[in-house]
Amino acid sequence: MNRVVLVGRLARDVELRYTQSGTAVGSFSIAVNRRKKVDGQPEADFFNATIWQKAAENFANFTHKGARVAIEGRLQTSSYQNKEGQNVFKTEVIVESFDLLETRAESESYKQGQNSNDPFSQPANNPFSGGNEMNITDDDLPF
Amino acid sequence: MNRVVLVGRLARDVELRYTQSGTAVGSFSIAVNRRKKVDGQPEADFFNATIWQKAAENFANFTHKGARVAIEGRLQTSSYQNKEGQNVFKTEVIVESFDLLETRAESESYKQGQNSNDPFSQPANNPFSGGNEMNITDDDLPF
Amino acid sequence: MNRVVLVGRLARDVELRYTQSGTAVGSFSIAVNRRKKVDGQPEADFFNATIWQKAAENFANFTHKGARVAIEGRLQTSSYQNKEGQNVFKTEVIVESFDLLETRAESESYKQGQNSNDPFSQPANNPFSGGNEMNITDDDLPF
Amino acid sequence: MNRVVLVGRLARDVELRYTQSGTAVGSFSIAVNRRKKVDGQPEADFFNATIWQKAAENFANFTHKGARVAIEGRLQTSSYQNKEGQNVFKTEVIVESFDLLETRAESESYKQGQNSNDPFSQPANNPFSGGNEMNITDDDLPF
DNA sequence: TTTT
DNA sequence: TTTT
Repeated sequence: MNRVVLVGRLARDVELRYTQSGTAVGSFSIAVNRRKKVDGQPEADFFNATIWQKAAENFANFTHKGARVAIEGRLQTSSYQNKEGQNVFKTEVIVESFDLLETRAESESYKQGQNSNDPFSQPANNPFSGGNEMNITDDDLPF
Repeated sequence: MNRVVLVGRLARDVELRYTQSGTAVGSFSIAVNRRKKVDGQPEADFFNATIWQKAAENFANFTHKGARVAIEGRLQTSSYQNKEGQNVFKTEVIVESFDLLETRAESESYKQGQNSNDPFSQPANNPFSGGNEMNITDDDLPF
Repeated sequence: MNRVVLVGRLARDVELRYTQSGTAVGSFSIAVNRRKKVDGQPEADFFNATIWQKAAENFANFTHKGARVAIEGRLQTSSYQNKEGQNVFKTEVIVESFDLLETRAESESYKQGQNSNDPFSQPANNPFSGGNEMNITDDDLPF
Repeated sequence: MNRVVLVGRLARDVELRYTQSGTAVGSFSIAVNRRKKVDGQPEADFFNATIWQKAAENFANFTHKGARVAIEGRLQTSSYQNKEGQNVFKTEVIVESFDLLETRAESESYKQGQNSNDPFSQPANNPFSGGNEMNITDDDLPF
């Protein structure tokens, strides 16, 4: 049993790449605010996450830096060699389903900010907004 | 181990009551959208939830029907006799922490709708907005 | 977002049935102990759960009343008419993955108790023991 | 919202230390088996976890390398400088409640192995066994 | 290396 | 209607 649920905001846009065999992989970082301290300024934890396949493309398309999302999946550790040849361990979330938590109004105002010289831009027709989940069938994931 | 996380919208305003000993109890219903069917209209599950103590008062104050929230807690079953004298079982979520997922803009526009004949109404100074969690210490809960 | 994780013991054996179209459906009840009260006797909550397809058959085969399991899935509500014609609401867990938490020793001693007049009975070769998860691809579930 | 649930086995004994102000801190590593590959050998992810206060002492006392446990809590990141002066990021689980999943038989046989030359050793009277949860009130945690 |  |  290995389950994680996070609700937060994207610390940057999703980075979408493709494996040699053509599988989509999205990488992103999510900022999750800690419980507010009475005295203190808001603090956040930042977590790395990976999303695969069609879901990766959907997530990348309907999301942006700063957008609020809920993600669900499992924790995974891996190690790699850094440039100094040392073993570095990393922990990340493998996303299995997500929820976009932006209202249409928010997304549109974001798009206008991004794209303000195009008065004809239309809001994306986002099938995942409104709290509907997008699910990943991960039996055919490459790991 | 008994853990539940739900993200959805309040199906109605929180009902706030007090026990004989003065403990606050909030009752509410949360609508959680199911994963969207390709062909179908959005469908939701509705769950009953209970929140206790100071958190109940905060939750009731900074929330309203339709507001998007994330809640976390544990499942609990109980049974009672209905008017026909039959045993009825119910399952509910005992909320241990929550996250308000409304932007300030949304809350304000909601308040204006509610209260449109008061041009001087001020937006509530909501310490739980922005994704900061409110936590309940449940060692002293009455159950 | 709709996620539940429970660790407990089966309150009874899994009831395995098949839909008209041949899909396996398992129904069971899981007892989850509440946090121990300093003064009190152990108390439990009992939850109904449903598991589908091949996973239902595996779960039914490698599990028994009293066996400790971890289950993970989502909450679902539905309503039906009882014999008196009243609407009854029920909440259950739709299981998406599980973990068997019995050691081999426990399962074997259970089987011996069940089957004590068969000196040749062999322990089942259980691919899900040892904390390995069985996952359900639920895109093709009938709901 | 930041929630993690893991079920696995302790990769080593809990390391119990005390802060300058006398607060107990337990550090441990938990091995969580991945979903079994049809063809493959069992593989696990290893996660670092921290537990605080009285719960840390209880956890350390009633647990041992190899013991099966369920833990629940939140993810936390931090960074520190390594000897080479580089920033290293780490992710760990801050445990908020746990469940011991060893049967009494297992714990006793473990103790006998550890302590086989003491014929008078008694099984620990473990208030957390049997799936009863130990909870941490974390409002007074030092972070 | 970070979000509102 | 319930498990150890």
